[in-house]
Formats: sequence, structure tokens, C-alpha cells
Amino acid sequence: MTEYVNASLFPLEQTYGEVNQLGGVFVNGRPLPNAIRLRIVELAQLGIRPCDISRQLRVSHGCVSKILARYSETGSILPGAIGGSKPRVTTPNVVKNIRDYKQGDPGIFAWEIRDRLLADGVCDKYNVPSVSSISRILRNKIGNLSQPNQYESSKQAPTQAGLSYNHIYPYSYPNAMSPNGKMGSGPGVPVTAGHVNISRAWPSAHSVTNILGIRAFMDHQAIAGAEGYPQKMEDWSSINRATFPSAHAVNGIDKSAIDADIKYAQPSSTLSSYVPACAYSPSNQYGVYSGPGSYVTPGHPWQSQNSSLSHPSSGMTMHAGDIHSTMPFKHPSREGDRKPPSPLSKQLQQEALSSVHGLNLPTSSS
DNA sequence: TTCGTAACGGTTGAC
DNA sequence: AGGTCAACCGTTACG
Repeated sequence: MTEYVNASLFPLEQTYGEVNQLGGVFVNGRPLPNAIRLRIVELAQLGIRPCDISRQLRVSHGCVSKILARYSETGSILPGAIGGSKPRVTTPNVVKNIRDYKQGDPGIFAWEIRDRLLADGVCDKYNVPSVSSISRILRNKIGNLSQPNQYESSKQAPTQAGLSYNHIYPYSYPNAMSPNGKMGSGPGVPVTAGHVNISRAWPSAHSVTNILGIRAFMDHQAIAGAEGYPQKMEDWSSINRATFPSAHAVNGIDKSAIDADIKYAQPSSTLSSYVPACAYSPSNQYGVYSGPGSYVTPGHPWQSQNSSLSHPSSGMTMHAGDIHSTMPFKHPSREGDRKPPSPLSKQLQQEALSSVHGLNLPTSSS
């Protein structure tokens, strides 16, 4: 904590950011901006060493490592879903069954209901509601059996209108929802394009499939969100990871999972998908980082630097300003051999960094 | 020097 | 409405 350069540079912006040892600003508990995350991956793709990336972007090496590892595993630069709970287990279907049980046997105990849910295969051991939850359901939603549709009328409707939920829930979990409500396969989840019925569940998967296959689109709104930071969390929900609509929601996904908890279902957002947009509040995210020099030098090198990063493997071109650019590559440089870390010469790396950021890299000078 | 990772303090959001 | 809980975050320090 020796340098407070950035903080002092942008006193108005850094209302609650903290400064790390590298002089970068961060918000404890909050993910880095997607732009930074993307940049980290981009630079890694260019063969720039994580340590250099760390210094360049003033992001802790641990974070760089984490993001790259995550990208390597999932193909996504997006942070995971923060907060919230596991997908709710008291889905309409479960409630319906509970109600049925209760109607069939008004004296049934909650634990008996629980057992029956398991026995009948309505739930499995991972998503079976707790006894207390069942009790609550009985009390709150099924209390008056004379109104059998109480739940469905009050709950079903909104879920059917799940699309609108997307504006409420910053995270949506398109397919990713697995019936068991537990984290899916996590690291190493096969992300073969075309196979979207990933078992990964909570919070979600950003697979290469998402990135490669489900190429939706990215409009400038998203860009504005990423770089202009004008949008609110609700708006960002439409460009988060969950925005892998069709492929997930339609293809391969257990429809019941969607039905079960449609709030995790993905609307076909107008924004794109694999876009490295964040799943969390941009207001949080960027309210702090919004300063052009929060992570990098003033002048907002993220934008309009005309630095195009070509990825030979994919043939795509990535513009520095196009934070929304696809990430159709899968960590080629990290695949297998990190050492020698760079396919590029030192000089090229330097050029890559400085061209991208308009900065001089303090890097390997060490 | 570099990098992976556990610990930590923090935020978030469903329950 | 507010507390709890469990997910995630990035930083730091250690090996």
C-alpha cells in the first residue's frame, strides 16, 4: 500500500475503491470489470506473461492467475455469480406435489412429505426441500387447501413471465440449472461446442459453447455498459453470462429445469451472450472503476486504441475497444505450455501491451 | 522471479 | 424487513 496514485488521480471516482499493492484500484468483494478481465485474457492470448499482465493492469497476480485459470477451465472470462442462493428447490412442481400430498393426507408431516418427494422422484437428495421449507410451504402456500391454486396463481404466473425477471435478477442461469441444484461439474466441464446440456449448474457455465457457438450479438448498448458504465444492474442482466439463450434454454436443457425455476431461464436477450459482460451490477462494478485510470493509466486505453488483436487460430480480430468482442479462442497460449510463456518475442509483447494500453510496461524490466 | 493457492475480509442476493 | 447463509470477489502472503 505504498501507492495511491490512481486513487489520487481520480478522487471523485474512487469513492470507495481500494488500492492494491500495484496501485490498481479494486473494490473488495466485487469482480473486476469485464474490460479488465477481457484484457487479461487477451494479453495472455498474446503470450504475455501473467506477471506482466498483472503489473500492466495493476491487478494482483493472484487475480490474474485466477481469471486465466477460470478462463482456461470454462472458456469464460466472466466472474461467477455472486450472492444469492442455490436455485430454489421449492419449485412449482415441488409445491404442487406437496400440496397433493397434503390434500391426500392432511395429517401428513413435513418430514413425511420430504420422504415422499424423494421416494417419488420429485426431488433428489440434493434439491429436496428441507423440512422447514416444506413446513413453510405448507404454512404459506398451501395453508388453505380450499384455495388449491393459491400458489400457482401467485407464483406460477410470475414465473411464466420469467423473461421479465431477467431485468430483476442480475444473474440468470439459463441452462445451467441442474435439477440437483448443486454446482455442476465445475472445472473441467467439457465445453464442446454443440453440447450445451452442460451439467454445470450453479452458478452457471460460460462455456466455449457459449462463447463460440451461441454467437448472439453484442450491441453498443452492451459496450456502453462495459465502458460507459451507464447501465444499471438490471440492464446488465441481459448481457450477462446467462444470455446464452436458445442453445441453453432450448437445446439440451432439461426443460423441466427451466420450468422449475424459470427465473433462471434465459430470455432471448437482445444483447449478446458470450460477451464478457459481467453478471453483476455494473453500477457496483464500474462505479468504482469508472475512472479511466482506475486500472490503467488515464486516457482510457481500453478504448479506441485501434489495437486489433488478431488471433490467428480463429482468424478473428479483436479490437481493444471492443470489449464485447468474442473470445473465440481458448487460451491457446496457456494450453499446455506456459513455458516458454510467450510465442511472442519480448519486444512484441511489449508492443502488444503498449499498443493495447498506451502504456509503458514496467514489466519484465525486473 | 514467477505462479498457484489458501486465507482473508468483503459483497451479494435468495431464502 | 431484516438476518442468515452460501455463493462469489480480489488481494495478500506464502511456498
